[in-house]
Amino acid sequence: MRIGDLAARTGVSVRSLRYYEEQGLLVSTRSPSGQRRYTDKEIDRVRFIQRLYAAGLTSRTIAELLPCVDSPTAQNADAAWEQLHQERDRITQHIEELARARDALDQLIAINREHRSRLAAG
Amino acid sequence: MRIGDLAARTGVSVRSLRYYEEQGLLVSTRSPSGQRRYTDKEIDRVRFIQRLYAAGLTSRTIAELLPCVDSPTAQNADAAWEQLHQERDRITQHIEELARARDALDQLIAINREHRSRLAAG
DNA sequence: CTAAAACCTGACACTGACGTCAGATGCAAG
DNA sequence: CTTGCATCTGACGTCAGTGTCAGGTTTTAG
Repeated sequence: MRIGDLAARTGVSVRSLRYYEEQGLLVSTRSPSGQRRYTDKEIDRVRFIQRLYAAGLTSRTIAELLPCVDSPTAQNADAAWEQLHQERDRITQHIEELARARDALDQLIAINREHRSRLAAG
Repeated sequence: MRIGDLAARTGVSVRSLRYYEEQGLLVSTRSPSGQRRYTDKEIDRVRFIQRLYAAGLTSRTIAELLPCVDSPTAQNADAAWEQLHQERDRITQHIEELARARDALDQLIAINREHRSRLAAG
């Protein structure tokens, strides 16, 4: 599977895939001429990376977490434990923050509705 | 109230306050020498702006929404209506995305726990 | 065989909300 | 008066992920 195929099947740009590799998030074997080759496994890998990006994790953080997933040792498992819980807490906090912001927006919507009905009547 | 005071009372940097003004989100009267003066009203204003930023709204979007809040007319109320609902939907979608990402992280945490207990026992 | 399309590396551009610095001015205290 | 802090404008730096271009090689289709 070439990089364009992987891009097509994941919806991620070719540029991003090369960037992921540069950041140590994604590995590829190379053809004799140097072109990247991927297996189907990498599809899930990319989607997984996208998930973590969506969670607001930075590529650096993801890179720190992945060794624990790929080849767990006592050392990296312990190191990852802290970070995993830290990120989980951050996401939870972010969700709550967004919920509050949505409430604020709902108030604006209510005000707006009032304005609109009043202005439509007036 | 000078800009440093407003910064202290809102927890927002002086730089940011000037930036908000530059973007049309915040207004100030000026002393004869040109220094910005604020009233207590601006404290709430800044906090409100921060809320919308936390919701992921861009300064441009906030600037489009504010006229409807400040001096509602039929025109800007109608224009804001669409945008308000659009942003609300976006936030909801974002929250769901974060929740999914957190689930992914929870799976990682579960895997990590297994590794740790296995490695501790082995 | 040849043209087109895909790939390579390397580098610069962009976005957005700021940080930060420079050089000048304002203002309160000793 | 002067010392020193706050403020002003203007400009450039930052981060992170990605777009995009240049210039060259490889693969594929006709």
